[in-house]
Amino acid sequence: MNALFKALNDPTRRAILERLRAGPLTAGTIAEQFQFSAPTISHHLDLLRQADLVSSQKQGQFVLYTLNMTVFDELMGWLYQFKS
Amino acid sequence: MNALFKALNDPTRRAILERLRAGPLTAGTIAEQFQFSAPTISHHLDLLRQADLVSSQKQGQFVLYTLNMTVFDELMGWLYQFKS
DNA sequence: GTTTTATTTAGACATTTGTCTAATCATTAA
DNA sequence: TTAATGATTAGACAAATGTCTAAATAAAAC
Repeated sequence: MNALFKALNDPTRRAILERLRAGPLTAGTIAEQFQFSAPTISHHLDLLRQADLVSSQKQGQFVLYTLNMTVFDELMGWLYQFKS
Repeated sequence: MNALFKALNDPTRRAILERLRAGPLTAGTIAEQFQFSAPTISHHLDLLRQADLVSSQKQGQFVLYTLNMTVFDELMGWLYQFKS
């Protein structure tokens, strides 16, 4: 839960998640879409992975990042307790 | 949106929100339930107010904090885009 | 009217965070 | 096998964050 809120507490990381809605992307493709350096984006992706918001698979020299929807359910559940 | 995620990115602040589910509480009553100083809790309450997660009304020398549910809807909406 | 009680404000300080450049690792291409 | 490409790791650094104590503000009680 801590890692989840931490990961979401950054506009760049939230933007990355939104980009991944359309489907998996490589680290490089993601980095292209922002004005930050590749290492910076790599670090953001790492935090998203720690929160289990994304998963990564190595494909040759590329690394493909995929959105993991199940964590959103967890968050929805936490939010839901406030709706009653 | 930024203020919202920022406010949620702290276990103490999330715990405060959960305490407020049962109903409004004064700053002092909230502070009693944590091992932090009153000024620290006051600061957390300030961040929650900035995120519009709580509202505050002065009642004599007390300040009553109330959970504001509407912001949770906003968050739910943001999350929902990932569910399709 | 002075003192106590509830809360916030101010300022200090250590830790965490987001960013960068330089260096490393791993895979593909010449 | 050497060079190029994609990505991460390491380390540095400024800015933001969470905490504290001391001081200020405001209302209540004596």
